[in-house]
Amino acid sequence: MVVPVKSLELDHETRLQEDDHHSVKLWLRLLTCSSMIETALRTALRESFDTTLPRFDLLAQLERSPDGLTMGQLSQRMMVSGGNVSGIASQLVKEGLIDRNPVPDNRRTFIVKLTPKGRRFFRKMAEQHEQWVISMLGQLESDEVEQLMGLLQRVKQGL
Amino acid sequence: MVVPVKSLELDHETRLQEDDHHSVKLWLRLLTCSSMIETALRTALRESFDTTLPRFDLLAQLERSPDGLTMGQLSQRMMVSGGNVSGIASQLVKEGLIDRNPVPDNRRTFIVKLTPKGRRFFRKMAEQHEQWVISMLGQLESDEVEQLMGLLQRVKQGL
DNA sequence: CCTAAATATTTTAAGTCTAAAATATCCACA
DNA sequence: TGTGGATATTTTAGACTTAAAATATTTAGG
Repeated sequence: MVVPVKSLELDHETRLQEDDHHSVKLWLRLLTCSSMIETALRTALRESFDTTLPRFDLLAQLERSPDGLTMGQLSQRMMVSGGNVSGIASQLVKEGLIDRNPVPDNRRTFIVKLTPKGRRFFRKMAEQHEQWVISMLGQLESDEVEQLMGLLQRVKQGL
Repeated sequence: MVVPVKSLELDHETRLQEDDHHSVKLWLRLLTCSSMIETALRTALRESFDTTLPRFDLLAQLERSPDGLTMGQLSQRMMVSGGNVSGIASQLVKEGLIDRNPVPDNRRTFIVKLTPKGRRFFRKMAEQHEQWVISMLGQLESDEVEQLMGLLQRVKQGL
């Protein structure tokens, strides 16, 4: 059985040759998919809401945690460095979308929460965001989604 | 084989809501997997070869194109902006790993190629790189890899 | 109590990335 | 032959990112 020709396809996988290991192929295809989706979402967020993906991501994490999160928890959940979260959070505080308050029983930590303004802003974006994701992934049948979720879970477990 | 939706659904909107949720979940799982792999590879490249992922990626694209690539082709294949490639290429030229030469019949374009030094350096890294990827994805059975490749291809086609 | 190690966060330096503007060149066509 | 639009690349400004250093606080052991 023959793989169809993909003569115009230009992405990470373009450089592959016969002898490359299947694992590398899989990694490059995974990377291509997530890069493409990420690029599309970044563009859409900028054009529709004049904001960025990391800002959206930070707000999204907070939306799911009404009691707020510490900087460290945010860093873990966003899977980026603490220093990075620090900078993004500072901007969002300045814009009035979140607040960052000290915790009485541990003066090293700060709890970050959405402000009402931040929550309103996020919810408006989230609705659109979901539509964008559906427009990119909604073509998959639900059993395909299920399979993919399972296989990616297997990948995740092995990491 | 695939039933095209919801003959048993009681409520259309409820079902849609669930489907929507699934697309976002799938996207987040995809992102988690590729972020984790990317982070691990970045760390390994830095520790073992004192280099970065974008530098490695640029060299990798050139390795498979012995005749070289234009800046524009590199930009497409690396899936990053032209300005970005410009900067990374400048560094690699300075380090003697690639060269960037004008083309006689079109003075706007440059052809970028690996130098012998660049090729040696890349090959040393590539061997390790493959092992790292295998250590992360090699736990999957070959039929799982095949399925995953197919499903990700479906994702890619829909983008 | 003291102090060293651990923890939580911010700051810093350097690299990466994008979008948009600036350059330079090519091409179509009148 | 000009000339305007398209193409290829670089530059620029600003945001993101990381690793590592710095700061501040807590915790554990002697």
